[in-house]
Amino acid sequence: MENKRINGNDLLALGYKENRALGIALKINSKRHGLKRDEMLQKFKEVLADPESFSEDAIFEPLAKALLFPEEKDTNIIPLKESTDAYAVYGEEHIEEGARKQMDVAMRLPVSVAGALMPDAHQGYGLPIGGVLATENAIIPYAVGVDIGCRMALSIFDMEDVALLEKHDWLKKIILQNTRFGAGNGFLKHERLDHEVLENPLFQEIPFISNLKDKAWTQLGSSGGGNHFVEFGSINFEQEDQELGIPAGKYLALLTHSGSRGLGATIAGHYTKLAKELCKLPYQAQHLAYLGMDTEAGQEYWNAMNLAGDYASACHEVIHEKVLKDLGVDRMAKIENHHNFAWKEQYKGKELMVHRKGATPAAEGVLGIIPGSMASDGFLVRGKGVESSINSASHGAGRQMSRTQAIKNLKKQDMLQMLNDQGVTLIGSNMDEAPMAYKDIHTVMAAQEDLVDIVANFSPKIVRMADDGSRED
DNA sequence: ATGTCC
Repeated sequence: MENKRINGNDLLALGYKENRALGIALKINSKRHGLKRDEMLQKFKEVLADPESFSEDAIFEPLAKALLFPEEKDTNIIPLKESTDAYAVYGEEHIEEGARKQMDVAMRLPVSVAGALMPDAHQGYGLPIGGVLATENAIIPYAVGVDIGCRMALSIFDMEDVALLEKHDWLKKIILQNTRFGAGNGFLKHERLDHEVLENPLFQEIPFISNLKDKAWTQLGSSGGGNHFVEFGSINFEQEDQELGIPAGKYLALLTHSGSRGLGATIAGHYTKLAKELCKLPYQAQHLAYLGMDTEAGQEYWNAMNLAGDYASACHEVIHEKVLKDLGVDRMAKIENHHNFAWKEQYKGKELMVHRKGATPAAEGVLGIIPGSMASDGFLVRGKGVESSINSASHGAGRQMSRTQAIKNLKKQDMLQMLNDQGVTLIGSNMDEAPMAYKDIHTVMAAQEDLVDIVANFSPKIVRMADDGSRED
């Protein structure tokens, strides 16, 4: 506890207010400056009590100035709208207040036209996870998110699901051999595969992206960490789906969830920083800095975001092709959909930029995959195209416990029991991804029955996630 | 989410 990072609450406890000075204090704190936690807290206390004596301090001068001249307005700051139109909230009774407040702020951006909150919404950075925001002629890097183009991909094989029992060990081995997990991890040089996404001209045109090409190659087909997974499971079609050409039955399927790895994360960081320099917003909205679509920076982000999306797609493709080859059976269908992205879409007759941060596109007839947890069903769905949701649905069950809460409160024995009850083999993972840390997927699906039709149920049976042991520092 | 902020 001694080394716990100083956060906003610590500063509020010292008497700081939710304003510009708080933001500056946190920024100073993040650089540490060789001060221990207690020393830093003491300094913050002293600056607050007597900002004047710090007005020429090498470290605390900006904080002292913000405290001395709180009302001094940067004339470049773009004001928020006083009021906005209402926005639709699905499953409101299960959504924390923090997510609502973030969405309220996002709606007040001068470029915002419409918004919606999905039933798995929870507090994020900038726009909440599960937030949908439609803007005019502007794109917001942090409304896309850090893991640009993160997605779900589902392959349905021409093999009965009984294989999950009868060929369990073989399937487990196929996952182990063809997937790589963990932050920073990828494939060894001799294991790397080529892919046309690496030929994208942005790898030549933009220097910082060019520097990422080798890592992108190494990480192609890897899954990363957090809530990402690769799993075999049983998909159950209660009735034939004519569009997919799949008869009623239970089949072996592969479901993957991952994103654009280091490439996307670095692109997100680069353009968020640029947006914050070019677009100064009031304190509570600063993470929602936007880039005009008619500006060079906006166009560059749009292109880089699309590259990250294509790369994320290529990562899934590599995994699915390897598994398909090892299985040696036919694939009946492959479905893929992404979240953490921005799309140019028509809304009420106008072209808008629709940001879906942890939300699934659900225009009429569009297929999507909404996973539950490692021990509960996920769903193959077909969108209904509801305008008030901005053609969207949730991207999963959503957390009901933060990672820290889950690690602190949940018992491993309970998780193992749950996995055992459901007949799930788990490779890797950690308590922060325990099924109990997530909302009940059935409640979430009920809250969005107006938004999507369920096509089939997917039950995970052999699940691989990142092993948390790889990052102990 | 990501191998730890220019």
